[in-house]
Amino acid sequence: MIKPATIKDIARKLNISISTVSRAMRNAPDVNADTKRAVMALSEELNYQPNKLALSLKQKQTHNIGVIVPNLDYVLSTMVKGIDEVALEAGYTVMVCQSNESFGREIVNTRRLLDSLVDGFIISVSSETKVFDHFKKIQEKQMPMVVFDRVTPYLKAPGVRIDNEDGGFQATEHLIEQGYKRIAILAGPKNLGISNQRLDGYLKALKKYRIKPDEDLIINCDFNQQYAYIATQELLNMKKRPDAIFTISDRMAIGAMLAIKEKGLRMPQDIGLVGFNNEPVVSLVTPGISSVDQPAFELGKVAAKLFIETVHNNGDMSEVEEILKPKLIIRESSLRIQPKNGRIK
Amino acid sequence: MIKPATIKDIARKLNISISTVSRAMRNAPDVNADTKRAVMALSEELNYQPNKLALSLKQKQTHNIGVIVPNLDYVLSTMVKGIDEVALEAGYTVMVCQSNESFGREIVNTRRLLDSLVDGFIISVSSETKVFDHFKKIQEKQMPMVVFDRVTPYLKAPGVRIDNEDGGFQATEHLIEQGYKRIAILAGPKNLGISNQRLDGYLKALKKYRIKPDEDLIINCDFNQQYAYIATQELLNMKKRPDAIFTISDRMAIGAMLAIKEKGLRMPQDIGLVGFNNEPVVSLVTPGISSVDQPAFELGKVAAKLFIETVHNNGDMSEVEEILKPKLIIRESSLRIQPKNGRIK
DNA sequence: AATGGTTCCGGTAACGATACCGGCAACGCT
DNA sequence: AGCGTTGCCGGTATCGTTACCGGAACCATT
Repeated sequence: MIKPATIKDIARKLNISISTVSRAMRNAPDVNADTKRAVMALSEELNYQPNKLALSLKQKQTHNIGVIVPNLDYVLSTMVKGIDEVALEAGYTVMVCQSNESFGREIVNTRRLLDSLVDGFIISVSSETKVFDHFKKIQEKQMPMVVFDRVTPYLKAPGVRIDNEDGGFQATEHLIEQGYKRIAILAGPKNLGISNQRLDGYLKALKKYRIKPDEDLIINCDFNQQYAYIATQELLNMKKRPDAIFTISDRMAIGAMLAIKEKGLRMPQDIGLVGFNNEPVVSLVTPGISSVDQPAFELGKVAAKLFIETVHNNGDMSEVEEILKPKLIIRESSLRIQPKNGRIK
Repeated sequence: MIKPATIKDIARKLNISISTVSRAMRNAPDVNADTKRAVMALSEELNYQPNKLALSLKQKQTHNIGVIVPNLDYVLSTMVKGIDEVALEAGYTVMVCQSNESFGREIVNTRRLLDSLVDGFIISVSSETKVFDHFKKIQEKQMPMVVFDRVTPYLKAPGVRIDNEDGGFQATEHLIEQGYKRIAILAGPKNLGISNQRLDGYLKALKKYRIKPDEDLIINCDFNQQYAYIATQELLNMKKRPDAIFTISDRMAIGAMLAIKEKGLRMPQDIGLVGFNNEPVVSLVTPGISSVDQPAFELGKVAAKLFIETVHNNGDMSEVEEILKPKLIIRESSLRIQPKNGRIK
């Protein structure tokens, strides 16, 4: 590795002191214009780049943000794109680490970044995580920390998420309006806020229409296609099988769809299906799957903005929680009453 | 931000010198066992974490790898996972930057990381990139650099990619064997190696079966669904329309599929379709789309291994190019001759 | 001629860590 | 007694940068 030019080299060549070069570089007022020009010219020639490490060490900030995500699926990578957008603008570089939904990995990643590599964190917790000590360490160091998407009450930090309850409500109400009577829900892991909130929305909708919730129709299963597939098979083998399923992610909706097709049932006639996330795939399968769309890119941007506010304000922002609105997108999988005179929006 | 404990604090409290603490910390041989224990105990108590910045500054390496990717779609994020796996094992932390297929963004990201944030790069170039000066800067600094997936001859660096030509060949030969006569190809942007290589494979297969390539059936279009959709519409409106399409990515295959369905054509009877990447989505649509699978995770791992070799060997590895084999996965979209007595594997 | 205000610049400490050199005991050996 | 060896430790320079203090040179004012 070739040695890059430093401020010292410039000083030596111009026969001036290091401090003067440093000042000239930062365009400080108390430097002679000629000197400034000479410094600039030479630094250009030597292709001088200030050493970020030395800078960070000196002023105790790195201008890096650590972003910890459980994976990089469609939704999260869109959110990360949003974070990136705003962060770059504000002069931050983001370091993305995926924990692969693994608790251990999450800890390792956090610890690594914590070692003076970043100024703070933007976090979406892994589905496996039930203990938050590694994140609390961040707070002990009084580093800025923002949570997004998967927000948890166990972490007192500013956050941004979508209105999951509303999303769950929209999905469920829509199914009810379509005349479905026995609506099952594939909720995610119990320890995840987004699971419970979407479940709450489901329950709220049932309540509004005076439908008594049936315990057997509420399934907590892992956040993936395979589990959803199996869970759906079990649902469909029940004596009184459900006539609609709401899954709290599209991955799970796909799993459910496969089980439904295998069973020879038709959507939406025999059974209705609504997913969550509105990933591109749901519009490509047949029938298209209704899904609750969330403003992922926007959410990422808000997360980064919150982070930057936290840095600047430095006041306690832990009470701040921004909530964005999701919106149900209706497709064939759940539409059995053709809309007339605008009853279905 | 609370001030973390440093080596100095420990030295002061124990009334010994900084150097001794430093040695004790690194478990050097010439430190008294008692002293060592005392240091360890106190560092535990103070929750001492060595400052990575200071370390990096001193020994001129960061143990970070900059990973530059055009996006984080299914394939690339799988590859990144592979990189992560190996890098973590070897004590490196990866910094992922997505360029969003934008040339300018790629430059900004590279420059940022270049400022002493990383020890080297693992790169997949953006589809927009036609000039490689920003990457050459990396080489001028004699930093390790590995290219992966999207390898380009303009960059003399060790790399790993799949055998794109073979992939293109497999796809095309399969279509020919299925009796398709006019096979079109949606190739990607002309400046991208993977486009041309897959195109070469296509041409090679045609040649093997003595089919004269038709210029009108070779379309260079951008790497996305929308362009592929439009290009396919045009193809299908030709007087002598093709009876099969090979797209060099699944995104494009989806675009093509939409155009085909809209036109009312049936797959595989009226028209055959083969994509590339074997993303999960292709098995979910109806009909399932045949696609060339690539070992993405493995490829990421190899990229990281190459990087680490480059660091250690320090010899010129620019001639090294690992090539992994892709494998066509056949689905309904291209299968109109039912396999019998094993003719189709 | 002494004073004061600018303008410009240099020296030095500091950030947190390591590497190198050298020094002081204690010990064993001739 | 004198010597070298060994075990253990401290001092200091260094990485590249900035912050702070102080000082020289110059001009203008009283």
